[in-house]
Amino acid sequence: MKPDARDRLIEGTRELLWERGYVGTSPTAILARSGVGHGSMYHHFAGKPDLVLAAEQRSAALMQQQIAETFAVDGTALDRVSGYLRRERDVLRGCSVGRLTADPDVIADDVLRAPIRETFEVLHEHLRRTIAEGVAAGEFADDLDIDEIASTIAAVIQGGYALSRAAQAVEPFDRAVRGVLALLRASAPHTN
Amino acid sequence: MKPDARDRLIEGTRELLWERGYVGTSPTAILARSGVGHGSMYHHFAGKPDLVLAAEQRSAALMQQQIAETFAVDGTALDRVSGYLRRERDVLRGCSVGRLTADPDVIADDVLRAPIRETFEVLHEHLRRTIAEGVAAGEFADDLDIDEIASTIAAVIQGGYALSRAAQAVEPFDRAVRGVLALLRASAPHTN
DNA sequence: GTCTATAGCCCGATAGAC
DNA sequence: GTCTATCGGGCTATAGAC
Repeated sequence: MKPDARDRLIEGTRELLWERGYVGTSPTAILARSGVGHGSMYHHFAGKPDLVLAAEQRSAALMQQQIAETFAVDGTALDRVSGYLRRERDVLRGCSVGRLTADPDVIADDVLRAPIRETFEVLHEHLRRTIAEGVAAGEFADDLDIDEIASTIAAVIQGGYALSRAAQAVEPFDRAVRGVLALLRASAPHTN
Repeated sequence: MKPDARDRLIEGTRELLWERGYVGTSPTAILARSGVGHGSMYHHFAGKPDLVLAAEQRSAALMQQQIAETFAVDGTALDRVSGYLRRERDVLRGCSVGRLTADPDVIADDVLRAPIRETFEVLHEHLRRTIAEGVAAGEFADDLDIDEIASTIAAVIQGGYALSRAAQAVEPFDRAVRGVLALLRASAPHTN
């Protein structure tokens, strides 16, 4: 089944938002990328913000599904956190959702900001629950604040992208991930 | 001494880059913000990229100076890392340098990317040296990779901004910072 | 549903007067 | 050095034919 024009428009907008953000994404560029005509776009969507919202919602849904799958595996809590941190990523491309936090027009609008906020909330909840399980299992120190560690881990990913894009190399991202995992392991209750 | 037009142009561009990035910053907006005329701008600068580079270099220099000052204090290594992580920040505004990593036109151009890359290199060097001192003093575990921990700390800051902007609240940033500090403390060699 | 034509405005830059 | 006038092109959107 060939994707229809509406679907191609959302996909093209998703890609452009990911690369260039809201101000950097023009309807003209969206049309060129999705191979759809001008009239078609304004038939399916009220305008740029409406199309952008649809694209954001798809990116957010895909990301939340990917997060859920990453945490829905067997193993220790550290295995699952490590699996999330080390899962395959196009590091230099960055995060399709987190990218939008740089955009003032998106952040200033509660509707356009909602998919981003919700995606980070979903991630936080998965991390929170997993870390709580790790503490209960004696994997992590029980005096750690679960919400703090969850925020730290989420920040390492988002910030790792920034460091790697600045360097145009994946090493800073990989180092940041290995560093936080080493700290998590080292903080484990000592059994001696 | 009243700042001259050249200086006001750089300052206006700096502010707009910080808020809106490269594509979101137009010469017209720069003129309005800096109170300088059109002809004056093209007298002092060859064009938008030239002016943007000058603004980036100022932001980078200010940031590098601030970093140097933050680490040039007395105390333990953990004190200095903590001082850097907890120094006063306009969290919802984000990082004037890190912001630009989202911009494809900046990242794709080695000249426009250089000030960002160098600023993160300077920060990494300060963190690296401080953590090495902490390991030598027995504050941190000696099996930690110094470069990894330095990248983790830098990533927590940059990613913390993203989380906080998504939530439009400072709490995620503050939690991420407290979390990584807790992990650093917990990883310290146990003396019992 | 999709097309072409067109609108009004802003973009980044140049020209030339003063 | 700074000004105003102007350029060609891209932006977001609407109109109306098919």
